[in-house]
Amino acid sequence: MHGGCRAKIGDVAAEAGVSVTTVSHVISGRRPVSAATRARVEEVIHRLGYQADPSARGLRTQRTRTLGLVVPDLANPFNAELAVGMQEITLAHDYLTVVCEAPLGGPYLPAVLRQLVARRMDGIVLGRYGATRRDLDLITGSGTRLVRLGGPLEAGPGDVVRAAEVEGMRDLVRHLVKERGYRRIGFIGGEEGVEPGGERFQGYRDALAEAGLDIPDDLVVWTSFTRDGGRIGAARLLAATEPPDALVCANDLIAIGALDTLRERGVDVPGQVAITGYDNIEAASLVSPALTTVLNPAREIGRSAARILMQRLDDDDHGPAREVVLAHRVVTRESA
Amino acid sequence: MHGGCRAKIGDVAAEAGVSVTTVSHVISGRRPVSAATRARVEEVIHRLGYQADPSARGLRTQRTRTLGLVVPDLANPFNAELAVGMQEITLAHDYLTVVCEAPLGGPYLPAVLRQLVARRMDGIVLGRYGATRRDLDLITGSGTRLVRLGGPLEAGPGDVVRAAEVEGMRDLVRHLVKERGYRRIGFIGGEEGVEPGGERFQGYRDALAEAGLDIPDDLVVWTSFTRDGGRIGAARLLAATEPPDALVCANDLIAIGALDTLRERGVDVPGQVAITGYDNIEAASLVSPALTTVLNPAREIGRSAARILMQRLDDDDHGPAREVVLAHRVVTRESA
DNA sequence: CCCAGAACGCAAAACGTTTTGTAGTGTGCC
DNA sequence: GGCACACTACAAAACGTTTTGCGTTCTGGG
Repeated sequence: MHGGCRAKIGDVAAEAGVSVTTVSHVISGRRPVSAATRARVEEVIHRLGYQADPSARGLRTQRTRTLGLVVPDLANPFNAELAVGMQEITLAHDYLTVVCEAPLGGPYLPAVLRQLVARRMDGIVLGRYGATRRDLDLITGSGTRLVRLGGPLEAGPGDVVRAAEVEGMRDLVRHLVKERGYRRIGFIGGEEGVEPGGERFQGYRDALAEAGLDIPDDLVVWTSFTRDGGRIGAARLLAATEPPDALVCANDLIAIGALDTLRERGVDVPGQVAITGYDNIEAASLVSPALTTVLNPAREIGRSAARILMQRLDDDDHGPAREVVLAHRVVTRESA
Repeated sequence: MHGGCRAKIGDVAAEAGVSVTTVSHVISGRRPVSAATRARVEEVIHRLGYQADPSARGLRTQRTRTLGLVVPDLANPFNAELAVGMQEITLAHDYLTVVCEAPLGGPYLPAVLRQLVARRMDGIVLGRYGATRRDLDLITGSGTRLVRLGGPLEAGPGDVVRAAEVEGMRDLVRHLVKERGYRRIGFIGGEEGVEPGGERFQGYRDALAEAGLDIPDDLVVWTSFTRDGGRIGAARLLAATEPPDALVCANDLIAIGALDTLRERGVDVPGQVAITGYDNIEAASLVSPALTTVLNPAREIGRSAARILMQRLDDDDHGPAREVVLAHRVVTRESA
């Protein structure tokens, strides 16, 4: 059992008594081959365990059948899920996914992108970054396809795949109203005007409007997207003349901070006041009571991005940029 | 700014007024080139942004300069760190790392390995699996280099990089016994027979034996290396006729799960029952109480594995199998 | 001044595919 | 029975490198 014993297409052809062309056609299906010949060739391919050499194929076709994924932090489960989703789809279509971590804040991103472009990735999925126009052009400039995970479509080249923030929050608040029967629902936002706070607030308003509940001005506060922000926000809302029976927070950190305040004051969650977060960060399931929140459909985003890329590549599709928006999923735990 | 405008080695040669051979020699350094010529060629390479086409190079050299990493679960931060460590080293040496997830328990592993071998990886790092001999031969049979992350050296082909699991767990349990005075110490393992569960269990047994404590059969359970596994395992152990005063878990996820169960039942940690984990993943310091655990040098393991592989490849080294053992460190926090 | 040897650069082959133009073989219709 | 046409299979070129054998140009010593 020594190395270097890989069958070549010529070996297959010889063994099957046909030319290499025919073998290639059997594999690619680009020209018809008689059923008998096809069967014979396929049998030989299987018996010899033949697999085309990707370097040779790539050299000829100018395609590597490889997609790159660049994320700021692989230890973040959101990004890991992204990778798994992509891999799931690519492997099934005989593509490969290469995952690279390029930490935020540093010269890493351009270096990693250059590497991937040099490696002739067919397409690149760029994670949630504040990528500069220069970074993006580095990719598309060499003909590499691009999918961005967030940001407005018109902010740069390539397609966009993202989650539906407005709808996600709407569904969460709907859950509070319809399933759980809460009526006086407050909102703790992050810095006012910073996305995705605005979109999430809109989802909250939509759901209340839909349920015929009014939006109590004294139950909406804007603080910051941090645990401390949540502490302060919750304290402010509890001081309202008619206090809320549920607190919807713009993200999980805020919710965890709010939880701190309530625990400190001996308020029972969710008995007296319910709490919800957003993002489903790791800590959301670690705190007590575990946080009801909204999950970013990371795996599905990865799948979609891979599908878009492969479809554009296989169809040689250079049509206008597309945007895919995926539904969030409400994760019901103990806090609401 | 249209695609397909990548410089070829011929373009560089023409621009620099030399032959392609010379350019190649400048790049590889395989034959001396006069300083003047070298400087001129390098300038042109830089100016044109030339990067050799990996397919063409791979076809000629029969090397892809690509290493594969196969792990059972990318969402596990230990594995993510592994990947980051490999990437760190490989990128610096102009190698690429391809990370693949192949979940435990299913037909995934052979399929993923076949993919990677078909893609002509130069080397593969196989994460912590109960890989069969057949799986391993699938890799080495085609000349692909292998590094295993655990298991005895003689259990199969390839080199081994691992942390000192037995010693790590022994030191941790010693700490419980000697510093903290716990006597009835239970053990929650992952899937039985899957490493590094066995080694960790042995460290646990060694420490108990050394302290003259007996190993209570009814205080050892095997579940799975997940949070849910920990929840279930802890519930089982608490039901013992004489419950434990400490729970040693085979990894941090299990410990966090065990913590869930104890919190739910109002058991004070570490007052009534102490808990320990293993790996020191990010979450270990986020939970409350913060987890006493053992630091698994995941990133360093990834680095070592990549270094071994690249060294063997670059030196065409087929010498006897090597084993690299990396030191662990007990991290004392609140839970024990 | 000439020659040996070192230093350097070139042309051409090879790597394993895919793809295109073309030759060969049946088959059905007139 | 001959011809056109579809259907198949083949030979050869191309993809962009690396590498080897060889020719050329210097350099310094006799």
